[in-house]
Amino acid sequence: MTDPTSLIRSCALFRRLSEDDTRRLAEVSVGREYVKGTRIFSEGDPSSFLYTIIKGRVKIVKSIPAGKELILEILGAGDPLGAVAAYESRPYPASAFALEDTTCLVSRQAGFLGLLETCPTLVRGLLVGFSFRLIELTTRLSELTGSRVEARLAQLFLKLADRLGKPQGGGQVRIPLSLSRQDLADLAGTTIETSIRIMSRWGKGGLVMTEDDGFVLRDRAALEALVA
Amino acid sequence: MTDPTSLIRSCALFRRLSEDDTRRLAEVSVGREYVKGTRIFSEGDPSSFLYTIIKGRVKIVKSIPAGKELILEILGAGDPLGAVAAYESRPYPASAFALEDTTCLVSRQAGFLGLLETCPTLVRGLLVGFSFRLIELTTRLSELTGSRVEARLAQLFLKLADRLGKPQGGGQVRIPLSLSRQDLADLAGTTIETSIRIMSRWGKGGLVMTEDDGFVLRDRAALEALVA
DNA sequence: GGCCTGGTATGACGGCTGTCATAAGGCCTG
DNA sequence: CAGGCCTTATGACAGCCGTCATACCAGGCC
Repeated sequence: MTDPTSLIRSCALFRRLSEDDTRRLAEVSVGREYVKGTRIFSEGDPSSFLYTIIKGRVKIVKSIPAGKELILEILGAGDPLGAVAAYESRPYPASAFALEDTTCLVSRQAGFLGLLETCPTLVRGLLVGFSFRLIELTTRLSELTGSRVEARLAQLFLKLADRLGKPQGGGQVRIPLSLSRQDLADLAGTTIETSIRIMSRWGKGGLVMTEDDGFVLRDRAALEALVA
Repeated sequence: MTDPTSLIRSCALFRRLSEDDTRRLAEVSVGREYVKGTRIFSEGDPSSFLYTIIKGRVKIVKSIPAGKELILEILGAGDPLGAVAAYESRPYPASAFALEDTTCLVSRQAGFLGLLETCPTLVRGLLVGFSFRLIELTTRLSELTGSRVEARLAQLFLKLADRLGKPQGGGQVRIPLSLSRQDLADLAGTTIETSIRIMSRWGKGGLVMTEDDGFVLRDRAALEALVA
């Protein structure tokens, strides 16, 4: 199942490629699998490849002063990764790690660039992806500044619930994504101690329960009240 | 001097357009001037126009909970503005205000979109601009989280010095950009009181002096030490 | 001059949160 | 089972910084 052609056909970004372009993309691409926790690329590496997530989830991490890390985004199937490689030959601005076992389509930068010249559909897809990413980062910037940590964490869980939550009955929502306390801290821009403290308090208060393979929101209204 | 055609020719993004495309762009564009302090567009407005800064400086502002504001970026001549309008019909994710008297080329979204179809040069310029903006936002995210306010402000001044500072002799650098204490607070993601306090301390310590039309960095090394 | 407005400056205070330290539990290895 | 390592948990404490209050100064207006 790491055959490039079938991976390409399964991906929304490339679905509208012509028969011919699909073949050419397959020629400059390989499928690759990453086990949970593996690094896909590192901040500062030359951007030689463009990745497209086929299956799994990936966190985009940027290191900040004092040895700390900040998770910029969590991406899933269909999202392009390291798209800066598509047009600019700059180093990756952040690192990427597999949060789960993940499959990516890995395309050589040079080949992909050539494909863009002849394929407006692909260019349009990239532009739309970029706009979307810009808007995402913009809102994330505003979420991460100013307010209290507890508000940021609450906002984070509400966003996760919207994006990949599954209703459970009784107003509960399951978030099938396993994140460590450290991951939560890196997402909210705080320390692991603070994230542990808040999650511990929420667990006792019945707001959010931590399970082996994700979280359960038991009191969405309480979280929404905390965001304010 | 608000004649579209001459404005277009003076802009790097459009310089390589063909004679024909220049004419077509001029047809869907007008030049427009904004006096210092004016709003150019507002967060949430439908993105009907794409702006290109010809002269002056613009701050991109996003409002965050509790009535506060965060300055995402400060853009200058040549930078595209509201580029989300180019491809997506989403509302602007942030507002734009003229920091100085500013001239923009204002292009209708529909017309610009049509131009993109036939003009790969323009598309390439947009993609490069998007990548650059993404990287910018990415580093800004990491700068704004975690560290102390004083470190963020120091980092901000160093970046401004790199981008538009003019050496003055004696190791001093002039930053010819007038920003209020409130602007500084919005840039650093803090309150006006804190930014006033720090600037006041820096002024007495001889690190950064505030002048009518900008700032003077008198001790760059001290600022660099603060960033850590 | 008197008054108002907007930007700048400074002090007091309280609380969130980062830092340091300690501990308990799970898992793997020897 | 002992020991090491990682994650989660909890307490103590200091300090940065947000909030509130007050004051000063310049400019515009009547």
